Amino acid sequence: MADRSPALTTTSYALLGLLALRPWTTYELTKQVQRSLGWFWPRTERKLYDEPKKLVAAGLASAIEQRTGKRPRTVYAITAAGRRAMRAWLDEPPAPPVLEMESMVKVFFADSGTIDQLRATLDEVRTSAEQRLEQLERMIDEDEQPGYEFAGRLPINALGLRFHVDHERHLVEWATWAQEQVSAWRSPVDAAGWDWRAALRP
Amino acid sequence: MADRSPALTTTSYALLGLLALRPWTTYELTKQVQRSLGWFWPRTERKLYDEPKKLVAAGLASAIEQRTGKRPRTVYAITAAGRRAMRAWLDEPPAPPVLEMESMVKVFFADSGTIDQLRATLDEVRTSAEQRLEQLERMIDEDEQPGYEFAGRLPINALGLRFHVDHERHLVEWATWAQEQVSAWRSPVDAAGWDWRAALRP
DNA sequence: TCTTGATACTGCCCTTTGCAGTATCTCGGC
DNA sequence: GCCGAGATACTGCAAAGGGCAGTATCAAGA
Repeated sequence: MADRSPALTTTSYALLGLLALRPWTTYELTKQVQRSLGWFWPRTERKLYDEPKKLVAAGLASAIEQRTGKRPRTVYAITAAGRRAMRAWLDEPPAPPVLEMESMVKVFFADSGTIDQLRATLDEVRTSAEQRLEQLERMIDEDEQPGYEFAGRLPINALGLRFHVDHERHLVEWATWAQEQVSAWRSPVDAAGWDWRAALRP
Repeated sequence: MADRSPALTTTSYALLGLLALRPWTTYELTKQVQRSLGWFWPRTERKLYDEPKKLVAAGLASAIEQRTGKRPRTVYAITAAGRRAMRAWLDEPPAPPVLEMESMVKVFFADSGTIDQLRATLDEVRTSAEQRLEQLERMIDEDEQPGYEFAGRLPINALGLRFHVDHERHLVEWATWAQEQVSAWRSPVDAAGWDWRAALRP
């Protein structure tokens, strides 16, 4: 019978992991995903309304239909089978990390444009990373408030947060460094004697 | 008439950028993408056979059908309109970087499993990043060989390579650090008094 | 009472992935 | 000269995922 269920994806397990913390409505899930999971497993809101149905079909979650006045809502909760599935999934080898960075495509093909276009792209990398750093700082502040809902998970959270903070810092530092390097370039292909070897063997 | 062409995506421009360097067959494009572009704009081989057709339909590339004996092949080249489109695209604001990291999902939900599962996940993060670092080192060695095809692009390449090397190093360093932190934990939710605040405000 | 924003979804089209399948060509070993 | 392995050169199909628009209802404050 499990054969008839749609195949579970990483997204399924990501949501199952959230359900392991407590029951959620789909709307709450979308907000929570944006706050936490979205940093390393970004998915559109749209998808998050379909996924829990697959979990229910596979017997890993239960759905309870409620209503606020006339407006319906569905509350999902994990089942015992769901907890077992989650534990088993943690043993499977993870897929390698994937980085998708359109700004780097623009850096890589900077020789199709001007040096000013390259500088503008690097600027954007730096400022957008700075903005995300501020968001992360605010999240850390929230975690430190007394009464934080998942206090037991703070150590685990800290491991991930530390990674993401350093990741965004790396973007800022790289863009700043790259700006300095290209400051003397005459064009994207004329680095005016700049020692690219030194950049790669620091 | 351009209205009838399928909309161009970042993937379209990424391939157009490669065509701006020189003409390629689709097969060559797939190899080249794995080597360079794949680090920051990963796409499956399958897609790379469809995409150039859209470029031709939009008038940004030309296709020349050749054959090696009975086996056909298509060589794509950029057009003048293609170079203009590429230059214009460089001015458009880039999408924010996207990181997809299944291993971090497993770290984040480590409290659904055992401390040993968490340690195994962190090990995998470190060793897989080390392997990618070796790949990058080999690429740098190749770039340094005399007669490298795109010698004029070496400075630009170096900017991107530097980013990716540091990115993989960051993964190694983070995983190593995280291993040290969890070494004394009794379970994923019992950090045995570990100071998570210190990890976030270093 | 009215507006604004939060809650709670669904439909649709397109992009992208992953995998299987189908050929042909080249080169080296025997 | 024959054979097999690996490189070259694609296509078809189903399912995952993204982006956007559209449809309601509810809660709180002016």
